[in-house]
Amino acid sequence: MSIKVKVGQRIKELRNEIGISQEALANKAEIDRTYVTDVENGRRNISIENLEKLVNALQIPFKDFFNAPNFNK
Amino acid sequence: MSIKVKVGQRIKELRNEIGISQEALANKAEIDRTYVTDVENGRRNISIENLEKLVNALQIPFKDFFNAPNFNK
DNA sequence: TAAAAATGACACTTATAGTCCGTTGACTTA
DNA sequence: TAAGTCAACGGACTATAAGTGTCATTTTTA
Repeated sequence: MSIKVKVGQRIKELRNEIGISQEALANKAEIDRTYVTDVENGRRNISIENLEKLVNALQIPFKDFFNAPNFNK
Repeated sequence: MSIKVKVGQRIKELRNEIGISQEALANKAEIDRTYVTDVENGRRNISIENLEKLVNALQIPFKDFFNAPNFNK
């Protein structure tokens, strides 16, 4: 599985835990709504700055974001 | 400090631990030497795919890459 | 102390990241 | 039957990352 897909799945997972919509997350992170859709579906090679925005909006440290089964196998 | 600078410092730190040159790391990661220089000096907003290449070349899991003082304060 | 190796700085082209506007279909609630 | 929310997707566009070349500077080693 590509890193893009792994990142997307992790974002979706965390977003669902919080219980907010893609649009709400996009607004919190100050990035485009359609871009969040693409990222979650593994279609975007996101930059570190935008990943930081999403990670912050999801209120999780980077190291915890990447501490998930997907990233360790 | 920006995420770009933090990432750059972390890469440099890990590269020095391994004891290889920027050029050797660049070759392992299959990216350009001057690009590695720019990343280490915080001048590039690196994508997740290129970061993955470097993290793999540094032989460290993502979660450990981000488990450093810089990223947690 | 000269040569070699390593790093830095930066401009440039091209590839693509990221935005904006809109549509569709599934699902929910009134 | 709407009317609303939400996710997925497309097309056109703008902003910027990727990738590379070149020269300068610093650091290392003989």
